[in-house]
Amino acid sequence: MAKHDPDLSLLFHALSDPSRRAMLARLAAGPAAVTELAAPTGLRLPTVLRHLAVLEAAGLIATAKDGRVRTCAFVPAALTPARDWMETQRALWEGRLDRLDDYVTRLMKEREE
Amino acid sequence: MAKHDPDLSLLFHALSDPSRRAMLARLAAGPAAVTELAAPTGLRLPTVLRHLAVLEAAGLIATAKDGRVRTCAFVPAALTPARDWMETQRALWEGRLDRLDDYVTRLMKEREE
DNA sequence: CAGATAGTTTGCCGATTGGCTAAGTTTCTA
DNA sequence: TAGAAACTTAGCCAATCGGCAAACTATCTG
Repeated sequence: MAKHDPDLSLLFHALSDPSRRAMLARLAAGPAAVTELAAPTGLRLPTVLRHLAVLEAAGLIATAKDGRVRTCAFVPAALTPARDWMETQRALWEGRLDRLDDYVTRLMKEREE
Repeated sequence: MAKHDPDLSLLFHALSDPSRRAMLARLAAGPAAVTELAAPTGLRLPTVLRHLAVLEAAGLIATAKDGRVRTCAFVPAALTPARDWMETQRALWEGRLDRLDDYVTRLMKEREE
C-alpha cells in the first residue's frame, strides 16, 4: 500500500503547506518572478525556491528563466486529479447510501409478505 | 505566512498519504473496524491507528468504540473546504483570463483610433 | 568594467512523519 | 475464570520537511 497514485500524493502534499497555497493563490492571479513570490511570505529565497520545486514537481506550476529572472505560472489543470479523486469518494459514498436504501426497501417488501 | 487555514493544511496533509487514501476509500463504501481497515494495507495496528488519528484530526472520519471494537466512518462533508479552495483558485485564474481579455480588447480599441 | 540584481547551491538545524516491536488494557467467549 | 480478540500506549528509528545563513553564478546597468 504505497506505490499507487504517486502523483496524487505529490499533489496533496504540495497543497498541504500554507506558504505554498499562498504562492499558488498569487500565481492564479497571474505569473510572477521568484522574488515577487517571496516578498509577501517573509521567507528567504532558498526556502521559497524549495517550495517552488515542490509545486513544480506536483505539476501545479511551470517556470522558465528569461535573463536573470525566473517567471512562474500556475497550471490549473494540475488540480483535476485531486478534484476527481474527491469526486470518486463522494460517488462511492452515495453508492453506499443507495445500497442502504435498496436494503431497507427490500426489508420492507419482505415484511409486507 | 503560516497561521491561516490550519484546517486546510490538516486536510490536504491527511489526503497526501496513499495508505490513508486507501482507508478513506474503503470507508466511503461503509463503516469498518480498525482491524478490518488494517488488513488490506499490510501495516501493523499501531501504524494504522496513527493514520486514523490523522484522518480524524482532519475531520475526515468519525470513530466510536462499542465494546472492544472501534468503528470508523467516513465524513464526506469534510472534503468541501478542499474543494472550495480549489474552486477559488480556478475562479481567480478565470478572473485573470477575463482581465487579460479586457486588456487585449482595450489595446485593440486604442489601435483602431 | 564595477556594482547591483536575481537566482542558485550547499550544508546545517530541530521538528515531524511513517514505520516498527514490545508491553499493556479492555472486552468477549468457551 | 482462562484465554483469545481488539485495540492502545510507549518508545525507538531512519527519512523527510521547513526553515536558515553563507557562498557562488549569472545577468543587467551605470
